Amino acid sequence: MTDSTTTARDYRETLFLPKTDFPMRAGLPKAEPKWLERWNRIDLYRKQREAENALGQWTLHDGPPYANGHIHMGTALNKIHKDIVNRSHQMLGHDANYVPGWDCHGLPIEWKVEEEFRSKGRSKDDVPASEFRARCREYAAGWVDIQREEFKRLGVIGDWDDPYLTMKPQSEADICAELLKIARTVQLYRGSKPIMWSPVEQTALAEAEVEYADRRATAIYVKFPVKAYTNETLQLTIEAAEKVRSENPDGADIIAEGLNYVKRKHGEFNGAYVVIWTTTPWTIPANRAVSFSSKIQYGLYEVTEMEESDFEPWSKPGDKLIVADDLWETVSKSGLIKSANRLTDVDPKGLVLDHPLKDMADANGKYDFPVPLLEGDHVTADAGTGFVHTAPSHGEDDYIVWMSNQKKLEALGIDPVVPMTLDDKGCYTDVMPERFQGLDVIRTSGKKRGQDGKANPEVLKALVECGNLLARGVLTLRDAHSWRSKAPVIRRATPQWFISMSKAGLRDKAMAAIEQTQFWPPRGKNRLSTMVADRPDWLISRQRNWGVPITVIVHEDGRLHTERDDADAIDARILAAVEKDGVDGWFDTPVEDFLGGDADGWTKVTDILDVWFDSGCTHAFCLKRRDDLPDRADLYLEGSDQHRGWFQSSLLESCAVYGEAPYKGVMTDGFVVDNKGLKMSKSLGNTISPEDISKQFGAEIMRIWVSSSDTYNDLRIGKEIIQTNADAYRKLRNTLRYMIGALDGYSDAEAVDYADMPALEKWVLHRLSEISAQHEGWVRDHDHKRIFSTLFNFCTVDLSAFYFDIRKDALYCDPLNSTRRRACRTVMHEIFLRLTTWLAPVMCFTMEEVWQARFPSEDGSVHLETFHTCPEAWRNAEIAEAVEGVRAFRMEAYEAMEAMRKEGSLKSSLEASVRAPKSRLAKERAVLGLTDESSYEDPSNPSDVLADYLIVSKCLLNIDSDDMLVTDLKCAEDWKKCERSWKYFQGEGEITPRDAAAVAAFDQG
RNA sequence: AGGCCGGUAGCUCAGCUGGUUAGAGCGCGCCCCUGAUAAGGGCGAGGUCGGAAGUUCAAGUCUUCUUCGGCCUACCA
Repeated sequence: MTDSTTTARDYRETLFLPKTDFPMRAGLPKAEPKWLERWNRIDLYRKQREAENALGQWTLHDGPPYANGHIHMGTALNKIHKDIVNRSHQMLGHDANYVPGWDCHGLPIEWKVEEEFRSKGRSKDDVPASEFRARCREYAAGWVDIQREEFKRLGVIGDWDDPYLTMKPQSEADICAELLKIARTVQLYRGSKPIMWSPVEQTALAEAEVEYADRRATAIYVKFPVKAYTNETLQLTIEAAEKVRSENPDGADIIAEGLNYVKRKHGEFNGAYVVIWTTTPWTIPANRAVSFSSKIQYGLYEVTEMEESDFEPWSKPGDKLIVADDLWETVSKSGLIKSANRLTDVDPKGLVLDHPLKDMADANGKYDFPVPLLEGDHVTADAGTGFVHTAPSHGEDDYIVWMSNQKKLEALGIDPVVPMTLDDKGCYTDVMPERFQGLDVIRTSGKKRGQDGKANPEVLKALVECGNLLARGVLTLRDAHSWRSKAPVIRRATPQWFISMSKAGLRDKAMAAIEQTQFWPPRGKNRLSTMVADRPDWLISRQRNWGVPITVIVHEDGRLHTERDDADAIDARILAAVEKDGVDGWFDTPVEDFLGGDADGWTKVTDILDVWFDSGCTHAFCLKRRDDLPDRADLYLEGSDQHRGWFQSSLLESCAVYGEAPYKGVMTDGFVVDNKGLKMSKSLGNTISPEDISKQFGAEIMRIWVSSSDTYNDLRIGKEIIQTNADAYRKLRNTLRYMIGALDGYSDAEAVDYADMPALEKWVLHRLSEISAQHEGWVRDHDHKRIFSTLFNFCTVDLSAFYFDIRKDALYCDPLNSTRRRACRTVMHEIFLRLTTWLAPVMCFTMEEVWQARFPSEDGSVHLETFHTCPEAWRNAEIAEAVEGVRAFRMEAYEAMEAMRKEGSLKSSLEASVRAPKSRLAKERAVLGLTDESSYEDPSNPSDVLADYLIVSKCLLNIDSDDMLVTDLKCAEDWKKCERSWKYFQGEGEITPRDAAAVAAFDQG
């Protein structure tokens, strides 16, 4: 007992201040790994699987990153985003089992490994294929391990001990099995097509495997002589056409028109040339046609005068050239033609030309075929001559034009077969005249790798010999290059395997499946369906080593083993071999073993599958294979580039085999760009690595960045943005820390019933229930940005600046067991339960730290909680409205108080006495049960007065005017500052009656 | 070149079917507190909605054009 009359007591010790060891500063970079260790120790992933999970499975199926290189911001974003989505559904009550995976086959790894061997002095041809593949496997496994650790560091939870890999033998076997299922349908076929081919790597490339870069090219103008019909050939042509006409009534008109045209015009065009322009001279020997457009106006020009020049020009006065009128000027300039007369309009329809190399030395009649003019949509008058030299074996458009004009070709007696003019190395084959055979188009080795080979000069030379080169020049153009070797890519006809989009209605099935799928954002549906609607048949074969083989056995006569009666048994043997030894099981097993006899004329296909086919099968070898996953996923979530990639390959593969999409929903992320919105690149020096952020700020900051960003569009990141998120983190951390301190020693025993709570507490519970109601909807709609900003605003605006600020007085100064104080703690506990669980999917580390601070345990985790729902009774719109009314009133008062602070009179808000019109807050006070007294009716069990809401010492509604008046109680007579609560009061003693009651209770213990 | 998408205060985001002085938080400035203290509170200044034209009584919100940025695709004969 102290003598209170003589010495002033230090009341600080009688206060109930927040008490906690919870550090204000997080030290995330060091703390996070410790939480990861804990989760690993308690096997959190397993515990989540074994939890009640009343709502059943909800599955996000992981899209496999490529097992090569460190993760970057894009992969970090994607994995964190998936993790937030997964954790949210887990806490909703689902079993959200996340099985991560990797894409392990493919060219980039193969290339790295080739380089590796090369650096050891072993060329690719010296290394046995199985050794090579074994090294690829090792290489991929190495990166899987590295990336696994990098992903785990981000806080991503999943089955890291048993992820799926496209290169596991079981996966490889399942991929083969999928292919064999397709091979049993008409959907798999062999075709020949000009495809992107890299002579340097000697492989076909998918669109995704090329990049566009500048290339210096030799551009030439070539003259194609209009065929001078002899009476004899004309007669033969007419007879052939008449025959076709009688057999094909449909095309009769066209043929008749063409014939008439030829008859009428060939005299006029005698000695004339159709001029084409090309930047790939080496394709001239493969020329089979010239394309034109009926939308372009062509004219016949007769050269009258040539420019002076140092060398003998390739044209001379009297030459007659046919060119698009819009392009004549450029053409004539390039050809050093000074002037010319335009003789007449030309409709190229029906013209037939001679090959420009027909008369070269050693042609040996190989170019004696007629070169027809074919109409093509791809022809424009933007560049060149308005005519497009067409080599069906070396261009997509060329091929299409060629194939769609089969009847016309037949009519002209032309062999429609697409010639295979180049071999794997990009050298002319023996279908070419002898002088060209073996010449390379692109140098495939040495210092000049990627530059022009011997083909171009020889073609030029031959054209000059024939007098059919009009002009030549050099220009720079953007053209396809291999993404690995950076060498130019050519288009070359080769035999390939395709999956047909139409033969079994794959396109229709896929389009229907897209209709059944939900997309976030909705525009994804449009994007995917446009792509599927337009795409050509799926080219799935690659002439490489590191991949899943096309496990098909073909007969010389063209049959596939799947057509044999014993196909089931053969398939079983193939799959067993691959299951046992991986892809080597296919390559190393003799064909007889698979066929079980009758192997004559049968050979194994040695092509491998496009890696997109591999990853398109993840649903088969992961979802359908694993017992703990459903057959179809609820969600696929990848970068928006995967509309062209995994979303599509998965869709097509699944539709081809199962007739439905492997997913119910598809969500896309935007791309990570720098703070100015530009894409990150090494050359711009604006890259940021996830590792750097983890080390400097913590993965948690990256997670907050993800959840506060608009992931449907591009996400910016930069120093300032990271700092903003770090600030947000600190704010949240402190809010939680305050609650931990305020709840020190709290137990359910002190909880106050809802009915007995002050209105302010009921308001908080109302707010919780309001947020809670929206929260579940936002989780199901993956609207994490909204969740985060709502919770953040709730913390700063509602809690920190309002509720906590008001309740500090009650918390610190009210008698320990008074209702108001206990009600506040009860409510804080409810806030804590919800806030921590709502934030846990994003701030997985800190919410665990916060949770353990309040509920320490050896093996517990906030991540085993579900979201806490709110009783319906907490909804109280009336109180909500009343509190908002008081809040608005409070802001007015603060405005007035601020003016006094500026004058220098008022300091702390507790020094203020506020007086306002008596008409104000009538309804609010009634609803909230507030008096405008400045003292409590029952000091030992205080209930709110209006002044408490304003954190002032007095608030009286007694003025007749509209003014709001603030006076400074420091200067008021009779008023003194309570030594304990720092409130100003009138009356006896050095502390207010409420504080006296609290101290008395405190002293009693 | 084509397709799709985006450009709202310094930053991150809200702004539904067009309709009062365009909102929030952060940051910033000034101030208060010193019993959440490498914390907490208050007040305030910042956008005319990338630009232009148009439709309308009325546009950030519709149309067209344009510019910048992103993803994808094609072409480059």
